[in-house]
Amino acid sequence: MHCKERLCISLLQKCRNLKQIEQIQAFVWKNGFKADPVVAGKLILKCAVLIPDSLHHARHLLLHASNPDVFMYNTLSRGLSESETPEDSLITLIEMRRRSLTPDSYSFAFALKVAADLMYLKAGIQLHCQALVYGLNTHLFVGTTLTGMYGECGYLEYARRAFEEMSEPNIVAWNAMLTACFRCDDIKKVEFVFDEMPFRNLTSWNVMLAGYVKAGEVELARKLFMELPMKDGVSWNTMIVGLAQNGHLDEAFGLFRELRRTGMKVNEVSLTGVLSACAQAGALEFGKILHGLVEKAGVGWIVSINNALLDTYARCGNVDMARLVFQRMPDKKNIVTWTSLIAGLAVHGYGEEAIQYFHEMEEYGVMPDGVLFISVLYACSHAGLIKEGCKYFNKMNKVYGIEPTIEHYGCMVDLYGRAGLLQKAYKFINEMPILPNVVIWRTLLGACSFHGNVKLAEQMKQKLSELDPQDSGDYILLSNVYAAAAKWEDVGALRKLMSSHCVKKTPGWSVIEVHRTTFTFVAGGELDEITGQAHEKIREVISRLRIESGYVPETKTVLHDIEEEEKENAVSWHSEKLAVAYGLLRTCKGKTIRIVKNLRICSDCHNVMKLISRVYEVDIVVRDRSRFHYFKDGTCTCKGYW
DNA sequence: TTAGGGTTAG
Repeated sequence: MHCKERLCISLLQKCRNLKQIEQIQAFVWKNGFKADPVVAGKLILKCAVLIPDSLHHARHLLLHASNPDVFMYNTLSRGLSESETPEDSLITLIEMRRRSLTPDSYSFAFALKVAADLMYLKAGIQLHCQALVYGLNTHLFVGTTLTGMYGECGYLEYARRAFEEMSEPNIVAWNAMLTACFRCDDIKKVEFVFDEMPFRNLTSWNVMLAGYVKAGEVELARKLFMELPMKDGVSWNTMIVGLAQNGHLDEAFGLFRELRRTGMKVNEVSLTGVLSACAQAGALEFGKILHGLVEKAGVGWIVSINNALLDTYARCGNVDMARLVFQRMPDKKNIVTWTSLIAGLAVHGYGEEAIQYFHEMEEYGVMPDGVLFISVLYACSHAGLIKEGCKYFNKMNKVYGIEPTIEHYGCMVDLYGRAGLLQKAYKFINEMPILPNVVIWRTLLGACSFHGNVKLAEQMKQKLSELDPQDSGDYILLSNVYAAAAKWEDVGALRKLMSSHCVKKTPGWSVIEVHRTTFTFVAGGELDEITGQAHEKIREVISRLRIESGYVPETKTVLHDIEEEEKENAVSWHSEKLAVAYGLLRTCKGKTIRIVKNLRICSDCHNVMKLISRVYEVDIVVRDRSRFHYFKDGTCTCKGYW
């Protein structure tokens, strides 16, 4: 090779931006060796893969190259596959044919990766057929990518066939097959392939672990994790994320701490996993610590991390910080970012702001999806924006072509129901093109309960009894309707029915975070030391409220704690009362008490929270199953609307 | 001179 060419290559290896590339290119052309495929290929490689925002230049170069080879096309294809328009990568194969070039295994592998990422099954099948023509489907590299592509698209049988076309699959191919089973949510097949494998490495074990986690088999995952011959960061992350996803929050926190103790590097995956646990638990203080760790680990620029932080702040009741994360994050906001923000604002009752952001998102150029519209409709229903709700419900289908699912219909029923348009909601259900499920009926029952419509509530309960006779919440809602209408005989009859049907009450729990540690209280749970302290305190609080604010406990919702009543236990309290009492005991004056509850807060507890906020001069934030309640100086932001 | 398999957010 000519020494000038060698100089070019060495210079290219060092250059970092488009301008430097252009300078070298000018040098190359001036010296008359632009036709040399090696030098030109290097140029394209640099432009297309290593220098950001210079793909157009790479395309231009290739278009004008007098003697392009397969390598050059492959390089461009790879660059495109990692760009913002990965589908362009598929065109390079057509372009190669036009230039009478024969694609090689790399050409297919890059294109197949794109088909897998975008889940373009049709394109994937076409590529498979073409690979067959060239006899490349048996190639390990191509066969493995084919297996992965079919798995990604959810076609396990095709994946198996592509896998079997390889005569001697290696460990990477076997792992691709295993992953295909995992992607297709078939844990039995994951186990089967795992047993069938002639050799395994840590990746195989990690896929198996992820399989158990995804199938909700926490016990099996835990056992496998303990028995792993060796563990790497992925094993740890899989387990942390798995625990968080399956609701084992305290254990997820514990494992994260253990990971840090091992000295292994915490990365964006472990952090998003543990942040998700934080969001579920409503543990704001721990969330703040994690935010610090995010900065320390240098992963604050990653989109998924920002999304997780945004979601955590919103779900822990700190909307201001959620907004701040959104404003500060790099300009790569995706659909998850916008959904988290809109949903976060919606649960706090900021419906109008949520909708403003929806419009901003449309301008920003992100395509909405079904999940996003659930947040938008939720924002409308929780802020009483009926007209807007209807508008967006129509828009999602007419403008964006998204078919409404049962969740969207549920939001609409909620929208009408909350606003007291009960007949309209009922009519809407009857006109739905899909079969209503228990959630739909329950939503309307809740609205009937809130607006005191006995007749419709009875009808709803009837429907629910046919579909889900064991749900205690439905009995309680109907009972509340009867109680509000002073139909005490019906209340009594319902109570008998409940015990004769052996209806189990969903145990209510509340979590409070005190000095960065979470404490869980369960109504009628074990009487340990902490619960004992909470009991003692709540008795004192209630008597103070009776004296200072004339508090009288509500008897309307008498069925709420039927189990405790049956136990004839005089000291029975809802978990949120215990949590707030414990908060009063342990929280410094002036600090907000934050509670997360798994069920909806009852109206007596709601009243008690209001009174405590005034008498004890403390702000209380309660996240219940439905929304956030901010208690301050005797009032709540939900304005009695929940 | 390009490479294929594992964990993450609504």
